[in-house]
Amino acid sequence: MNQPPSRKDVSHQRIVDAAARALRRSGYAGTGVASIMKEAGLTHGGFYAHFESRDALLAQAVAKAGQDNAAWFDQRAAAVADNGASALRVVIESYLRPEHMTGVETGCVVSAVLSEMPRQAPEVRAASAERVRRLIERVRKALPAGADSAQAAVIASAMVGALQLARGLDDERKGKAMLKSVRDALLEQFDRS
Amino acid sequence: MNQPPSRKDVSHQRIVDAAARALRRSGYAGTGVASIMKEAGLTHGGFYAHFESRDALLAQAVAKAGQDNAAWFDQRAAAVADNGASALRVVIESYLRPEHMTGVETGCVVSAVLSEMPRQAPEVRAASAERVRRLIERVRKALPAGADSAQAAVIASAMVGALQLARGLDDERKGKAMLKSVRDALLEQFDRS
DNA sequence: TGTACATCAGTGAACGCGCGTTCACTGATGTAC
DNA sequence: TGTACATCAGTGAACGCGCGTTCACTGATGTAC
Repeated sequence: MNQPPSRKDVSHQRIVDAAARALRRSGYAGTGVASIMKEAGLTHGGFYAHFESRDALLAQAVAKAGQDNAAWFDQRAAAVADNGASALRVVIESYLRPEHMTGVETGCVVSAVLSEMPRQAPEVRAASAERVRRLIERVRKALPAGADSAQAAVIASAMVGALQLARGLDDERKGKAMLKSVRDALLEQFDRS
Repeated sequence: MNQPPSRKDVSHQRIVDAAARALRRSGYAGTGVASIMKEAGLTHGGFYAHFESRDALLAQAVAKAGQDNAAWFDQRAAAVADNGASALRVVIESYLRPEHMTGVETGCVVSAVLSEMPRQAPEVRAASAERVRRLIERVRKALPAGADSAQAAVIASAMVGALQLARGLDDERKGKAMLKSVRDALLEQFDRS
């Protein structure tokens, strides 16, 4: 058990990684089999040796993108751990960074595809809903001890909404200004440390 | 001037109305020329007598959907005007109604297509960004006198984010519970009337 | 009021293209002795 | 260590289909006298 990855395993990972990026860049609807395979350095014919269907790939892609987001965040949280900032402050400041507004391709997958989620096939919806739950859960765990856990939903909503609205504004300067003001308001409201 | 609408004008309106609904139901990517024309009771060949391109229709559709949202809201606000509720309370309670979660097709167009906006052609982006601005503006106007107008961005973000996250949860019961708790938290936070 | 003609709105066939999916095949890797 | 064969991963052509767009045409509406 736990054998070294086969040649096929390596290709599989490359495909899923490419799809996890493409998904955030182009959305569910814009993520096509042929272009993903090309980005992974393969031809499209081999696709169905790796996945049952395009939807099966999309489900794996949203999961992978979410896991990458989580890993990135764990690393960042560890890096700033002894700055004296509260866990909640780290979450809010990380999420509402200006670079997160421009860096969709490596940013939070939920914010990148959220409005498309309800339109996906069941298996894709299920994998996507799981990322929504984990995002809220991450905020909940960052709340100060004794806080009303319903606040997690409010904070997560404000973060995801602000990031998307800022991107939707079609004016990078105003978008970043908006992000900043939402960040400051949330910090003042929920993190008086 | 202000002539009665010609036969063509009537068809044009029917097409835009159909597109405004389809856009919210299926997103930008899922809104096709042929299906819209069919929904409007026409054949697809006549489309380019009405619009320069599919993108031109999408731009008009997002504008129309937003205007319909605004008209609906004005009507509702007028209807509950003498209930003693603050303007902000009316906005928050209207937006985070449970029926808004299930009724995407007639609901807020921003929440229905927000994550797809950055991927659209310039003319579509521009028309979409305008709806984002107007949504925030509507919240701003509902703030109590003397309130920090930066709060409008926070509240709008939380409303749009909560509605989308609730829809993304893929569990109607939990989604509605989440909407409710965000609504109550926002009211407590921002509307102590 | 009636006829002749021009304008207009909409039809339906056709186009090139990219999509998801299938499949016969190839060449490389692994196994048996 | 070398040969013979089986398995495997990936190739590239092909499929049916729906897309956005174009266009020659039709039948209804409007205008002129």
